[in-house]
Amino acid sequence: MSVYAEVVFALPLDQSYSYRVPEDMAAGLMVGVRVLAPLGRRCLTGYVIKVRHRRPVGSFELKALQEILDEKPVFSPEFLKFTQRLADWYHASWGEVLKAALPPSLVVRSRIRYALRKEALDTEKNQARLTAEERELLELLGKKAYTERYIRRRFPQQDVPALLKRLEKRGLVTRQREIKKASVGRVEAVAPTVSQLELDFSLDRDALQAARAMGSALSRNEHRAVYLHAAAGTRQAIYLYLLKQNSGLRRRALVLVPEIAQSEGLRRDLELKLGESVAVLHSRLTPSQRAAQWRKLRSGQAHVAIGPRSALFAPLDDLGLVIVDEEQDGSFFQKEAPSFDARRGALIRAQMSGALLVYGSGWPAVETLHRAHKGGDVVHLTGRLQMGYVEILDDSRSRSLIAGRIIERIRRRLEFKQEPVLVFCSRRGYASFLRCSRCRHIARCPNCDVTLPYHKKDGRLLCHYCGHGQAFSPDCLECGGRMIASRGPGIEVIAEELRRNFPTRRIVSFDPDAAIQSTDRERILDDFEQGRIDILLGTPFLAHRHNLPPAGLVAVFHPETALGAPDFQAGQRAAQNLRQVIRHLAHARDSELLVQTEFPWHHCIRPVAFGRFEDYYDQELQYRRTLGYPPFSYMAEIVFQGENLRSLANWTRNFSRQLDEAHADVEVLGPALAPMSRIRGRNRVQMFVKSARKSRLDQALRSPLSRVKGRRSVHIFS
DNA sequence: AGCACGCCGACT
DNA sequence: GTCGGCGTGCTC
Repeated sequence: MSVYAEVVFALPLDQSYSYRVPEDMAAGLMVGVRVLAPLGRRCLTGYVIKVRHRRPVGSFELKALQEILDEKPVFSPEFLKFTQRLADWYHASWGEVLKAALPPSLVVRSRIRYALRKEALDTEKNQARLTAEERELLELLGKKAYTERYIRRRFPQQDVPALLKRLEKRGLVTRQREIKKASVGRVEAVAPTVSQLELDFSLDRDALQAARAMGSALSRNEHRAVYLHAAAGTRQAIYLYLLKQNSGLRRRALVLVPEIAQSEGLRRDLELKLGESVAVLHSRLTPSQRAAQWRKLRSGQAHVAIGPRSALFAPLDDLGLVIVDEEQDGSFFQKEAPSFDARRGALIRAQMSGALLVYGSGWPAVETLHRAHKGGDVVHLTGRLQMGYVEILDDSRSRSLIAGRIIERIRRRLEFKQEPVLVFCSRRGYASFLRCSRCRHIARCPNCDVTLPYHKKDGRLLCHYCGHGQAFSPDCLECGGRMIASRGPGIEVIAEELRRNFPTRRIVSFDPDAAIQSTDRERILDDFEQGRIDILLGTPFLAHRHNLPPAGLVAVFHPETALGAPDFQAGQRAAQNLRQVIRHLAHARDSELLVQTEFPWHHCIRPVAFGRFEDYYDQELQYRRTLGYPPFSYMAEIVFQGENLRSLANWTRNFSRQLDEAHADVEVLGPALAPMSRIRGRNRVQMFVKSARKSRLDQALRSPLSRVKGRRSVHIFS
């Protein structure tokens, strides 16, 4: 009997393709295996999503599969279904999602080498017609076949692709395809082992009660979502309780944590207490270690996976528990294709396998908490935190760059308490831009639509988007007037000011721009802990370090920087950045938090500084409701990118028209130039489509997205 | 995404 | 007159 395979590819196509399966391969064909299949003129890795025994209908000619790459499926049927749902939800390509779900070492890489056809060269009468560079290239290829990349490096002056194409057309050069196959390795089934360790819990009464309530949902085997609003220690204890119970029920668990290692503690604790049964995934793993962890999960040897966003794709079936810790963290959202939000992904996965989903945070994202209030359960275990002294200083009232009050308090701290202090400033560099004092000309990046921040330390203007750098010139390039740093003081100015005020103190700047080694960074943190540094200064980059020792005094400059971004999450981001910084304040009665800002009354600053979550939450939610942003709507952001502004305009116009023709009841904004209308020399035009209902949004987008071409990206916010 | 096909400008 | 630019369309 003949067999047919339905295959998807990691291309921006929302379509599958059918293939004939040669008889000798038919026995090895299974749903979930990777295959090599011809598509157009190419031969690509595809993923088998269906096996058929009848010829699919359609007026196309079937090609034959070239090769089956796996002996056993790399994706289970359950997992395939999940990835399909996720791809649908985000209007992403299923194949791209599947590719993202595999450890990189399992992604088949094929490579093309160019070889000389000697016989053609010998018989070719046009040998005389060869140009010097053609002759040179052929000479190189005479030795051995090389990849285009290599040739390009050898001949940096030439247009190598064109040269190769020409020679290929004349039959002097051929392509050779070389496939680097990576094997999945052995996938043997092992029964999950239940941890023998007795876990110790430091849960108080309320926490224990909450944990028990959640635990009872576990044993009922049906999906439920809970928001756990609690401090890190409480959350961790509850997670361990639930993980243990889940293991006892012989079901598997997934724990998602932020990209940046704030949850190092949780990770280590899990490894320690659950031992071999945990697969730990993080960015420091080598490709082979990553593959080993993946195999451990796929084989059933490990039944708990912990890791960042990408761990959403841990190959686990029969999930009983899914945890998303530090749920508010922005790193759960993936911007690059396939764009998705791992928090939503976790919900979809938990729903599909009837698992308990726990979102946990000490400072929840408003959209997630609001949805939990509406549909799920919320557990607030936010006890009274020891808050010390908090003062917010109005930037506009201060004549100097650093308010006198801050200098005074730092001095007192250093002198009387002899304690080191922490200072944060969210702007990098010296000034966010330079302006000519005479003609008002502002220095801008030639590739991107942004002003160029001035980095005084290295005397350069640096673009934070494309890396463009240019030497600082004190004279205006337009009129010769004097360029001045008029606004937006960055960390370098703050450092300068502090050094002026405290000339004898040891002041160290922890700066991502300073190209210091990671060992030096560790040394700085160590010095700070040992009291060898008086004032440690840093950007959010420093605030993200989990091993930064707390300080009795924390000063924060300009936490409003993120507020300037023209997007609906700007406020929340500013609040979270400030929150991140405050975490490093020691919990003590005599601790001091000093915030200098241009917006002392903003709801994303004042209540945050005072730790009043409810006040912040109510106002932020109110703003979202009034303007119809998530969580009160589902919003798609479509960005078209291209060098040519004319064809860009064409695509967006077509897209707009298609949206109209879809006759869906949605709100459409744009097309308009994106806030940063040019990045790395590429123009950007964007549109927003909003609807209170996801199904409406999907209906409106489906056909326009599939029919309008052009380089575009889609992000869905909810 | 690639890759081919198809229609308008500067060259053998 | 051709070579080649990239705008448009397709891949089982």
